[in-house]
Amino acid sequence: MVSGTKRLPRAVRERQMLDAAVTVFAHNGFHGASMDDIALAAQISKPMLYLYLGSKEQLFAACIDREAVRFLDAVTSAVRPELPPREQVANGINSVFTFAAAHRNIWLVLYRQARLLPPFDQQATAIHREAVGAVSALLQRSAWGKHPAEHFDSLAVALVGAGEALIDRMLDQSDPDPCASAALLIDFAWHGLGGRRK
Amino acid sequence: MVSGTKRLPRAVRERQMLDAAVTVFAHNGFHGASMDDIALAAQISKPMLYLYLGSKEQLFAACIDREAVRFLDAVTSAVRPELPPREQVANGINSVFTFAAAHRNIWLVLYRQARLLPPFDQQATAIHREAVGAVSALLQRSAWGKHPAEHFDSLAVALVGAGEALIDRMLDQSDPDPCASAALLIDFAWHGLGGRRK
Amino acid sequence: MVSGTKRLPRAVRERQMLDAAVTVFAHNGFHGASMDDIALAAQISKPMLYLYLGSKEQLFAACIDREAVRFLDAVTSAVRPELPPREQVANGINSVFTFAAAHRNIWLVLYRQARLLPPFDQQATAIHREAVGAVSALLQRSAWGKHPAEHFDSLAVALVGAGEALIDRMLDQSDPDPCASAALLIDFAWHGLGGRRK
Amino acid sequence: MVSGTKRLPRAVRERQMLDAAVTVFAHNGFHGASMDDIALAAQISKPMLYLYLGSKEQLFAACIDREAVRFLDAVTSAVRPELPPREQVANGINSVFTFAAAHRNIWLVLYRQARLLPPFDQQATAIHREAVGAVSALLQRSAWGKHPAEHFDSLAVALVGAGEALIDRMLDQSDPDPCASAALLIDFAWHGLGGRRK
DNA sequence: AATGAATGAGTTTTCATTCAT
DNA sequence: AATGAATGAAAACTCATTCAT
Repeated sequence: MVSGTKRLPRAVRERQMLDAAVTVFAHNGFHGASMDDIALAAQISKPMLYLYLGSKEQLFAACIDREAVRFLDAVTSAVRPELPPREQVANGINSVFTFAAAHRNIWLVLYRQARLLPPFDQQATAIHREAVGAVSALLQRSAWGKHPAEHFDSLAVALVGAGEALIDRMLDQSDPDPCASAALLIDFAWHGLGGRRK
Repeated sequence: MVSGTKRLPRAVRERQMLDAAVTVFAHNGFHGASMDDIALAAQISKPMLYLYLGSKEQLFAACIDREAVRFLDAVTSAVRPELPPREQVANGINSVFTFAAAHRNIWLVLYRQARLLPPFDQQATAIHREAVGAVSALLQRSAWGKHPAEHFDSLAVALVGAGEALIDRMLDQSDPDPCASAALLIDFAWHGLGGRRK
Repeated sequence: MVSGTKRLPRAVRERQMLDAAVTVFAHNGFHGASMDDIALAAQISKPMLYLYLGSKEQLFAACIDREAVRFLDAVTSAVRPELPPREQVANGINSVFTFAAAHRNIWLVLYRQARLLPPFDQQATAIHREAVGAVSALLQRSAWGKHPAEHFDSLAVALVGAGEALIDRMLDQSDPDPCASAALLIDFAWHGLGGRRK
Repeated sequence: MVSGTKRLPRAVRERQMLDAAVTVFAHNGFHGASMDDIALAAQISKPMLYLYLGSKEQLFAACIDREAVRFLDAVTSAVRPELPPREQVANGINSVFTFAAAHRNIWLVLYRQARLLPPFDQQATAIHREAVGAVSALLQRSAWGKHPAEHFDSLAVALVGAGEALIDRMLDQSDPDPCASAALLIDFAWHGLGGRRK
């Protein structure tokens, strides 16, 4: 490689690496992905990976951090606090489904990889908890009946779990339809298994 | 091996090995668990593991097989088909929560490990699908409104996902209360986020 | 195995084991053959193999010893010392080809396995040398021209080598014809590449 | 590694590795040689062996490939096609004996190891067949009598076998004399056991 | 006489990681 | 800024061999 070596500013190289890492981690899982794979996908040499990101674990953590921000941004910007709580919930659900469909790899890394790997589950679970907490607060403010705050936490957990399951199924389909899936969850949330009375 | 040399019949040793493997896999994950770890936990030597179980992948598969049967038995025997559908759903939910609380490691292996590992996900997902299918059929027969069959599949996915999330949270607590968690899911299922009107 | 355990006299069992060992060694080679394979083929348990034959190396040595005797017997009995040297050579060649065709496994073990394995090559080479020596003596007595004894050793080596190569080729054929192969070697021996003048 | 840490270009290191591998394989055989042994002999670490050569089997195959080329080059360049067939045969025989004496390890790997190991025998036998075929063609063109082509194949097999046996014996001697051994084979080839009339 | 149960010691192989340039 | 060269450490797996019955 006599002259083809491109000297790029650090920020650009780092983005390259993280992009490649997310793709490879999403496809092969944390253990299935080797640093060689990632360096290859990022079109740089392994020492660069280490120089910039430190270690495989730190690299994975960096992926989580970067993508968690993207994810939370997407959701946060969709949920307009001036709207009534019910609409906020609906908007949030919609945005999550839309994000997962648009950024499959990120979703897989955040929710399928990170949540299970002992060094990272806390990091990932923290994000998850944040989401659940926000949902819980919304539910509480929407004031369907009187319950202790704890109750709304549980509901939020259940709602988020249902959402994750529906997203998983959606991502297995060849032509995901986030709106339809989200609508179903919203309906389920409002009315339970009985669904909307017509 | 100082003095505790015991010659046990194959069936007994095999059970020991599977017990140890489930425990170690539940704690460290498939990749994080080494055959040395498992052999140590089972109090036998590595060659015995290979002689009896074949390979690390076969060992993991054997764990899934054995525990899936236990799990499905527990649920199946709780759901009495002569009861009305709603009670069947309630009983099923209760039994799943009770099983997960009583057999934490099995739950972790079946639902947290196996579902994600490409060689095993099919095996684990098959069980999962079976469960979802059964729930879907029950929901359909309980005749809450008129919908296409497909709709009940989606509801079943959501319900099972909500259950899994609640179980995960339950298992993180120091003193899990399966009945309370199950009751919450049942209530959620019947009425949605609004819960039971009091 | 409650009653099917057959108690056989030592000599019989030992023959079983050696038969099985020769077969397995011929098929898989020394390193490719495991004691499990051999015990299985001999229909006895591994400890019996060790009790009777000592170790894998001793077992292989025992195979060589037994089959070398068979082989040398076959050749020796074919070479009648009262015949003229040329006929003795012809008879010897014929008997070797016939033996190799009739006892493929033995030939493979003696000439393809043993000759190469450092612990055994001496044992096998000793037999080989014995054969070469006998041939050399015959050639010398047949008095084609005057040469030092050493010269006849070389000729014997060459003749035996040619024979081995022809036997190898013969054994690769589906329908070996020892007589034809032997005739060719005899002709080659008498006349060189020119063959018999017609 | 105390201080002799040298960074060598890949081609050089690869040559080192193959050199070491040929030596170790020649001494211990394929199964008797461990990758540790070879790495030690090559003065590099095991991962380098795997990085550059892939696996033990690929390493062995690489040895065969490299040395087969050397061997065939040596013989091919010695056999001048413009000479009369008899001289070509003589030159070829001479060059083979000379090569074997000069490169004992290569000969041992090509002719004593590779020819017997089921994964490699085809590769080695292909070379062997090529040699036999060339000899056969030469013999046929040298017009010693009229015979079917098949007959010359057999003669070539016998001649090559005789050569191999003489080389084996030569290599066992402390002071190999390739010319003398080759001369003997040539004489044997021309005249058979009777040798040259004086 | 005979065997199921058991293992120590080794093998090949793979990775995350670093050095020297 | 960038990389080819290099490795320590550990993993999965196998096998000849022996013990306890």
